[in-house]
Amino acid sequence: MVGALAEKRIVPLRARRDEDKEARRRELLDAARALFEATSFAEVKMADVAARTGLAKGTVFLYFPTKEALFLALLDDLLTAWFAKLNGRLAQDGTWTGHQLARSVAESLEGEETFTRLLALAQTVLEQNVTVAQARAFKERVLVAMGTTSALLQARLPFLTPETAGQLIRCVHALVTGLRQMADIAPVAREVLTLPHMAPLRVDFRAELTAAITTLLRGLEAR
Amino acid sequence: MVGALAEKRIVPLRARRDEDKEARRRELLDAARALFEATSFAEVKMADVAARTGLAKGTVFLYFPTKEALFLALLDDLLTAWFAKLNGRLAQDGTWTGHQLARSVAESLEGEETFTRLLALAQTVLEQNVTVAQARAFKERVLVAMGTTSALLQARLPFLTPETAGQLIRCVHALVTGLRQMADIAPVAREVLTLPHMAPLRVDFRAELTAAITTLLRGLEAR
DNA sequence: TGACGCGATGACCGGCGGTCATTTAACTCC
DNA sequence: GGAGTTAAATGACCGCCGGTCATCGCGTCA
Repeated sequence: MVGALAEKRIVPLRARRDEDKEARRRELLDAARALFEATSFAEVKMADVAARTGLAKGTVFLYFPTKEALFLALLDDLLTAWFAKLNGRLAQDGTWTGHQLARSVAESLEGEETFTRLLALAQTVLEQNVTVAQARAFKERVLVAMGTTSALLQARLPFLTPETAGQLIRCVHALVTGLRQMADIAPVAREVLTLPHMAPLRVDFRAELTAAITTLLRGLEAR
Repeated sequence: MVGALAEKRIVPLRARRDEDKEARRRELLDAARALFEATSFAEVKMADVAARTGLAKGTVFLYFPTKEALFLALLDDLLTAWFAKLNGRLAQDGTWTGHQLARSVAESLEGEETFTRLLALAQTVLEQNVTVAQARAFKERVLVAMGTTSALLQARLPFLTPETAGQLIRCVHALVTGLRQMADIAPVAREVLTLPHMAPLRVDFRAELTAAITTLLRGLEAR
């Protein structure tokens, strides 16, 4: 049994070097991600994460003290990656229209469903059973990324002030969280929403987000 | 033991009449609400809900098939009450400015923290472990209330069309959900956010919501 | 007052997050 | 290359909690 798995194994069975530990950590995060993408936070079992990497359940807890810590770490990675993508888009020269910006933000979230789903869980679930240190490290990273984004936004849209840029970012965060929850629904709810007369409750994440940000920016500009 | 509790008991020990059953159901919802207000969904144990009403744990499950069903029923009540309040406010004559409306919505949510906290859990948690029938009943009620609100909004703000009114409502829903999660944080996160430099991440629910809706409406009007 | 229906009970179950004594892979030193 | 050392991995085990159900006994009515 060890033999069969050992062949597929990239990381040595015992990760002793820091480099191998880091690789093992990544394996676990990848497994958690894949399982989460197929189901939901509640449905992902720590034992499944372990099984997917060919490790024992106890081993997962050597790398992450709690289930929430594992997923918060995953969110941390995804958030960093997404901010990098967004800030890359915003780093171009010139000024934009509000609608251009809204589309750019919405497009940058394309294919980031995992990220937005986890983001929606951040405050309600993930920050519940986690050390202060980890929660702080996460928020610290958010803060830095937000600062960069705020500066870039002000460069792209001249009518933004530091205050309105901050308001805009928080607002977009709230919209992403809220709209993701409305759009990404449980199987039970999906069945209900399929009914024709339920149309007003159905939400197209991307379209709705673009429209909302566009409207918000028009409102800020018209002030 | 039965004696001591029996004195306080309003509903007879055995609820045989429909009226008594309904009263017992209310007792359970009230208990769940009180416990949720003091802690969080995860921290409320079904055994606690039972204990608070002086009943056995098994009894709770005679009234609600799952924990999620109990809380979705609670949300159902709170949502109905809040829509009634909002629609009452909107039922006045005359046209309003966008900011007046925004303030009115935000004010109607004053003291409704329990409602908004539960609303934020609706799609992620509450609709997970619930029968299709209950999920449908809930959404059906949302639909009706939303229809009324949409009509009233269009009467108050002439620049709204049926489409933009619908968009606005969904957007406000997303904002309420998202902002509530950002503002109503876990103890761990609260400790982190107390740090001075974390100020940009702190959210004042009411202020932020009012500002966002005002801006949105200005954007819709300027179109 | 006896009997019966049904609401209440709480011991019990299964599953999951999390722990820890033990095992053993991997590295070191001679 | 073999003996010794370190610490990563293991998996049986624990406690807790949502949920079940055989049993009990209250309230009702003949």
